[in-house]
Amino acid sequence: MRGRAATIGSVPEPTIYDIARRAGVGIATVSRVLNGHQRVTEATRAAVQRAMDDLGYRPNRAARRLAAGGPNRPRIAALLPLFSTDFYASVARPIAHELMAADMDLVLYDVANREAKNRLLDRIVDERACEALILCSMGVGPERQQQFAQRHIPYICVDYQLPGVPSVHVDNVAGSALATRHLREAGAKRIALVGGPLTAHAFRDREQGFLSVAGPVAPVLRAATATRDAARAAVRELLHADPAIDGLVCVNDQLAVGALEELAALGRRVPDEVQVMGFDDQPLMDALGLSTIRQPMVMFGSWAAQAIIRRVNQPTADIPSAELALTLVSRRTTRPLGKSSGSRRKTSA
Amino acid sequence: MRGRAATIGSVPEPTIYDIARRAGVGIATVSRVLNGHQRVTEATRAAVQRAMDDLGYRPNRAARRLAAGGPNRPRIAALLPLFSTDFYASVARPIAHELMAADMDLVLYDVANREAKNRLLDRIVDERACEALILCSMGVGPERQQQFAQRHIPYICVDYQLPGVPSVHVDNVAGSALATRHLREAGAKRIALVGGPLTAHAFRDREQGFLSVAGPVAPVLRAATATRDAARAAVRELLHADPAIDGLVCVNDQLAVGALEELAALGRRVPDEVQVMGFDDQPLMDALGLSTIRQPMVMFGSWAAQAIIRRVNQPTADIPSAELALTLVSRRTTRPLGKSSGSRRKTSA
DNA sequence: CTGTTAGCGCATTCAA
DNA sequence: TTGAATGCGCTAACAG
Repeated sequence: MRGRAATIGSVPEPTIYDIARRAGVGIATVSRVLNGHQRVTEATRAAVQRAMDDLGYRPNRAARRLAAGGPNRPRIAALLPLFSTDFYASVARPIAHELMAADMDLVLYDVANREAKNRLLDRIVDERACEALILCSMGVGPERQQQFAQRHIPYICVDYQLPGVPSVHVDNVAGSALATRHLREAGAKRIALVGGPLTAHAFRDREQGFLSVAGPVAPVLRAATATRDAARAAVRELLHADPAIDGLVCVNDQLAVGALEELAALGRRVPDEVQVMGFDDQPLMDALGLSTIRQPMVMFGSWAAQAIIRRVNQPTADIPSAELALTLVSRRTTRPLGKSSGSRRKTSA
Repeated sequence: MRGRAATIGSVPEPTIYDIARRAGVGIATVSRVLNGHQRVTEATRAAVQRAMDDLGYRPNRAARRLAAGGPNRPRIAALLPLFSTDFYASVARPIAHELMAADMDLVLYDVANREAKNRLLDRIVDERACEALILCSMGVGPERQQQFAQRHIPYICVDYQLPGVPSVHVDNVAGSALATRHLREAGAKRIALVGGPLTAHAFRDREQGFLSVAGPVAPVLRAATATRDAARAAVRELLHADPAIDGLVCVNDQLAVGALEELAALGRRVPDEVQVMGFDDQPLMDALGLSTIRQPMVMFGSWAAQAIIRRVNQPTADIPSAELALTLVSRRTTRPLGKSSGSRRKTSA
């Protein structure tokens, strides 16, 4: 049952009819002052203005647009943990640019957790707030998918695989395995994982990739949150429990930075005593000299933009999912390999 | 009888009337399939669906919302060079959070330059796309202000002073002077400025602040863009022209990072041979050990959110502008002061 | 300068 | 299950 859902029990929002009545004028006049037309006497103008102030009038945007006959530009909503890591800013940028070029509106929603995601999606669906959806690093359950289908809302996933849903993603398992192998090849004997909350699918995969090469009993400690401080605590605990650890695989760059800080505080030299690998290659990691696994962030965004554009323009089109390549970037937190192999290689995944 | 959209010249967008006619059903039925109601025969449902596909039908969002009577949530547009520097992500975050808590919609627009800004503002004003505006690090001319006033669109400025417009800002001149003075006190004899494009008001002010303490003939070189590469080029040129330079004031952190890179490439040790100051204290600068001037990014965002909320809820309210304090953060790119003074001080501005 | 009127495109009764 | 009719709140002719 819908209706005036927003104003349950409370006073209905005033309309121009209310304003007109209160100011003793016609609705057209109200509309005129609302739009700043010049042909209005200052007196009546003031009267209308007062009426609006008194009643706390706020124009209804939907009605204005409908009446004015403005363009019905497609609106794309993108849900992502925008403020959690620079990674997301990097994928959001190409999305924003390409969508703007395609004359579509992009609305960025920062989603910090599953609960926030569901609240937001409920609202978006209920209010038909967008024509299409980009889900970044997150999935949706079957009931939600059904809801989207029923409402004819096309959607795609970025950095997340969902069966039957067009998506761009990487092989996190392989990437993490690559990182671990690199550490081993660089001479690390005892390698530990600085993991993250398993609510993040990527973290889970990377943990698995790590275990696949470091062995099932390799030390693993999951930071409580994907923050530098949590990483510091994890590393401290890890090294306290096993001082022989000489290699750290971190499930993302942010954690790696925290690890580096803690290592410095502990007086462990990097990479001589302990080597560190990150994951993402987010901005500034080169300046920090962090060895890491580079994610194709710009391509993520580009792909998402192109896919959603096609999806909106021809709803029946089939969009094949894509798996992008991960790149190993070796910098100063790992020892150079003895061999003559270059400093960058790609997964053959 | 309802008719065609008022689009002049181009083909009018099909409406449910067109769909209904083509599918040989009533508009109510079209509406039903559109909203996924269950009480529709699969046959008619398919017919409608086909008609929609054939005509490339796209529902009009404004009409849906108007008819459905959904909430008329205030929409706040924020214009900022979101993707130029991490600085902006840091101010956007509190804005997003507080506006969401206030049940307002935030639409983030990335604006790269003046032209993009004006295009966007034209559209926003023309389409009445928002109830209020947050302008970040940018101003607007008198004609634009008049336009806003006429349309009753409240707006505020962040990181920018505009006479008569509520704003939060800092004293960039004083901040830069502080940075320069710090370098001098730390022993730098010959200090140069790595400036940025003067299209950015903040850069201009910081340049002025630098000159006010370094003297009017101190070396100044403006990077072509506020990027690390441009900074590298500038620093190279600066040191080539005057190898005696032992202090670099950069107008923002990003440039400082570039400067640091170039210094490393040049084999100049920091801070022993050359000391460097940044500006912003954007994320990760602590990890890099950059000495810098910290901007109150979170407070910028908070202030903006609170101000715009008040402005929307009571349009006649007076919002006083605020000047926030800048903090000097001394880290590893400057030499510790001989005295016992702490590592952080505030401007007394 | 101002009021009256007629839609904008859609969701939703209410009959059929 | 479906169609005809009504109105959402506002803008824009068109009269006065």
